[in-house]
Amino acid sequence: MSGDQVHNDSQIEADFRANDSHKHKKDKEHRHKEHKKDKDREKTKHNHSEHRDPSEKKHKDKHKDGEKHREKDGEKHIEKHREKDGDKHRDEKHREKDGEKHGDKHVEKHREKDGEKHREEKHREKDGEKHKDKHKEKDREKRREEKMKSSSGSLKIKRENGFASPPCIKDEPADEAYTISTTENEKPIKRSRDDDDLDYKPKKVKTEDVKKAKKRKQEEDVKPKSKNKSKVTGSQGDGKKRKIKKEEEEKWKWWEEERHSDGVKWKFLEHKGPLFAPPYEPLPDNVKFYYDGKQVKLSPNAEEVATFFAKMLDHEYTTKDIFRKNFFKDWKKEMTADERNLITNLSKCDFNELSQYFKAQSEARKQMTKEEKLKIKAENERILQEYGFCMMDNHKERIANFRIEPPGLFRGRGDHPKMGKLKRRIMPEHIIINCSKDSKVPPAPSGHKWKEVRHDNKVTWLVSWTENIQGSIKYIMLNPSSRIKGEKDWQKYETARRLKKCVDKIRNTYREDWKSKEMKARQRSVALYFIDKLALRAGNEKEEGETADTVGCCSLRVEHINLHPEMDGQEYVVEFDFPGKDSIRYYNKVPVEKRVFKNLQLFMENKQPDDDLFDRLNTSILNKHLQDLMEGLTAKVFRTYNASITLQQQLNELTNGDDNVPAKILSYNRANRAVAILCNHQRAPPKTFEKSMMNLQTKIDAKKDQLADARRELKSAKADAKVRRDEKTKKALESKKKAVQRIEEQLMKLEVQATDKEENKQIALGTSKLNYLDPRISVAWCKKFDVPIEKIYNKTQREKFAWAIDMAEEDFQF
DNA sequence: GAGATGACTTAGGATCCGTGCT
DNA sequence: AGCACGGATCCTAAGTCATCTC
Repeated sequence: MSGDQVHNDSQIEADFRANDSHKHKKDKEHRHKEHKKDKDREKTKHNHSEHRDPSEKKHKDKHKDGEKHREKDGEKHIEKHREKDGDKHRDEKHREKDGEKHGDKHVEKHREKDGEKHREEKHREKDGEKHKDKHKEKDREKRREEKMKSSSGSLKIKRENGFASPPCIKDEPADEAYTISTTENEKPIKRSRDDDDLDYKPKKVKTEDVKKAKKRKQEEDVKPKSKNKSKVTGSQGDGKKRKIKKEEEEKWKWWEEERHSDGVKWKFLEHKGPLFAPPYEPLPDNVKFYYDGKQVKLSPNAEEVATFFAKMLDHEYTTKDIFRKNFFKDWKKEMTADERNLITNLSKCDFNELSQYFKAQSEARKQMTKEEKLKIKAENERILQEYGFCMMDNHKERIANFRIEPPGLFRGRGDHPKMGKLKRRIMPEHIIINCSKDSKVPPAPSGHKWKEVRHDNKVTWLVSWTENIQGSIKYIMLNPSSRIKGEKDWQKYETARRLKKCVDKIRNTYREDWKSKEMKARQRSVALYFIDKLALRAGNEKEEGETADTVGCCSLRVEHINLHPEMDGQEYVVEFDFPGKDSIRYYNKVPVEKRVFKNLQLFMENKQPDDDLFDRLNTSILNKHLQDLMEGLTAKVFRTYNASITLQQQLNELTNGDDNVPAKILSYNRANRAVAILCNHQRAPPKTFEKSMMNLQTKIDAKKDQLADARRELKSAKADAKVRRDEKTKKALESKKKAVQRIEEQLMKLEVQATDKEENKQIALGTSKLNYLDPRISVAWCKKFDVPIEKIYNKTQREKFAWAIDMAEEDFQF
């Protein structure tokens, strides 16, 4: 850092301190403080490591252990580790083969650098999982992934993948590159729309972004769909017709049609309204509730709420104070005066008989005969046919959630202050119906009426109601395979692709802003750097006490990061540790550029742990800024962009065209995994994980034995063949050869499977696949490498991504 | 502008259900 | 036939972001 830089910095600091005009921020901080004073910090910290709290304690504890390990013994083990790992088998080889030459080496490097991995190792040792040795290689892989959840290891990977276009970020800025920087009105950055012709328009035109669409508006006024309209018209009653229509419907290529313009979401909408939860069925008389040892017959309302609690008795929720407190409070509201007088202590309530009863019921359900099950299935199908579809603009579309959420106890995630509260039963009188004027309005259940019927074609929902826990609105909307969702999805990826075009510019700009005189710009640029580099979420402000304490980028607090000028042989390391969405812990150690580091020090100066790190920034400011840089750009576009570009790059690096299909799929899963790690998509390890892993290993061992035998036989057959050269021996030799080959293949398959599984232990691939990865990348990859699309996308996914499957050619590049 | 509201996407856990094994 | 397993599906909470309201 040059002298003037330093100077610059200190000047700013001075400015900063002097300038105190940000009261609102201050207020915010203040609130925070107030609120949190009571919370002891220790606890808070603690919580982080327990992010997964709702579920198994064990898991949690393990996790913690792991964490400790990691932190404590960091690097040293690595070495050991590595030696130990030395032998890893085929999988490794595998990787070496295709990896080494392409990009895998850096991953490797990464790994080497990373101390933490062995944590996993230890962990496992501790747990006595011997089968592991066989799987060292896996361990290695695994640890690489696992750490993410638990820790630092991830960062490496993250960094790697995360920085989709690393080059520009890494080197020091060259200030002159971008003069734009500081001021609000910087035009330079603004990429003009001319560059967005990049939109991928496979078949038709379609792709415009919203704004463009707006321009175009009129035409659809005329009539949007056209093509298939004929078939779907009015009231095709008979089965045949319907069938035909259905098929056509399935094939409907909405992506080849014009879009509605300017906020209009549909022209015609007709549906059957929601399906309400079944009414409460009182308990049989022989199932009793006891209070303080004495049987009490509850009033129907009180009883219903009691059953909600009873059904959750085995869940950890019911042991939590907040949950119990909230539940009890709401339960009392449902009691009669007498009940309220009698029942004053939840701990004296005995729900066991109720709980047993429900268990028995579910058991009975499992024991049902085939016929009974079929009957139920048929009934469900009937309901689906009746309520599960709507008619939108001449097409029959599937509804995602046509069932109204049944009453129950609210299960918030993390330390949610409202967990245990009673979710009320939704009645028709709570429901707003949305449909078109010229449609048949669904009738309310007899004796009831809707709260409202409206005809708003600027929204996509069919039904809405206000939920009573947070007071938020819930909706019934269409399935992801519907036109209305698909278009939006497609558009999302197109926006991300537009970002690709100008991301370098934007990166240069924010790097420039790290030096700004304006505190606001500095904070904004550092935050944006995190969002880009680490794929953090924007981080809206949340109302305190209403939800679990979670944060995203803009709402990070001082307590969520630690600065290490030097750590593990790297300079300027930022250690993140905070609860993110769904209270999933984000833990990562990231080396950053010096300027970022210095800025962070500055932002943290004179602040308390619970003060906002970016006190002059919020998502609204950030997004406004982004909007100026690129039309349609918001913080979350960076997540989409970085996820997709990472997939694309990883696929390019990892795929070996000579591999067989399972190996290619492993490569795909690895690429997918890199994204999941980047986005911090975690899952609780399946309860049966260790066991099923063990089973797999047993199979592998058996296969190895088999292979050894086969090889022995082959050897002797060879010897035989040398001595006697007759046809028969020759043939025998051939068949032995083949057998060995076959077994080798089988073994390979098994091992690939094991590796994949191990690596996936606590990483959820589904979320990124469904929400962040441009499906055209996957489709193109499948086409290019002759992998059946079914291996990558299941039926539902294929429906959702039908547009991409139809339009992407093998040369598609994100 | 700040805060509230509304619409819509993203998310992990629970549950269902088909499949392959014993 | 019974069962375990794991992927698919369901469920709904928890985010993001634009817009409305004062």
